[in-house]
Amino acid sequence: MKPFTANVIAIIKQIPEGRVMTYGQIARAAGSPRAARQVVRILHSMSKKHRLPWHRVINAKGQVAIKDEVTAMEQKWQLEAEGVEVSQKGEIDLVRYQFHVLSEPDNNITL
DNA sequence: AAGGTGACTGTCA
DNA sequence: CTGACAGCCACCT
Repeated sequence: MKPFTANVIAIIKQIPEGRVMTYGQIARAAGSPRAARQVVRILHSMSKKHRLPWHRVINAKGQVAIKDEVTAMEQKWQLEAEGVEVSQKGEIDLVRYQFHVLSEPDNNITL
C-alpha cells in the first residue's frame, strides 16, 4: 500500500459524524493535490475491505457525485442519519458541513 | 505488464 | 448559471 493510499484512508477515518469532505480536499491533505480521482478509486476498493465512511466524501460542488442512484440514495440516507441536510438533488451545504483536516502535511501553500 | 477507466477538479466559453 | 475539455494518477483487467 502506498503512503498516499494510507493517508487517504487515515484522513477519511478522521471525518467526524455530521461532517463531509471533498475528494480534492482529501487528495490535498493526503499529499497529492491533483489526485482527487485516486481518492475515489481508493474509496471504492478500500470501502469494500475496510469500513470507511465513504458516504462522508462528496465532490467539490457539494453534491453526491455517485452515478449509481441506489448507492447515491444510500449515501444520502447515511448523511441525513448523521444530521447532514441533503437536498433532494443530493446537494449539501459545504459551508456548514465541510470538515477541515487537522493533520495536513506541511504543504506550504503560498499564494 | 500495459492500457483503460473513473463516486474529480479547475478553467474557459 | 451550464457544458465541454483536459489534466490527473492509482486501481482494475
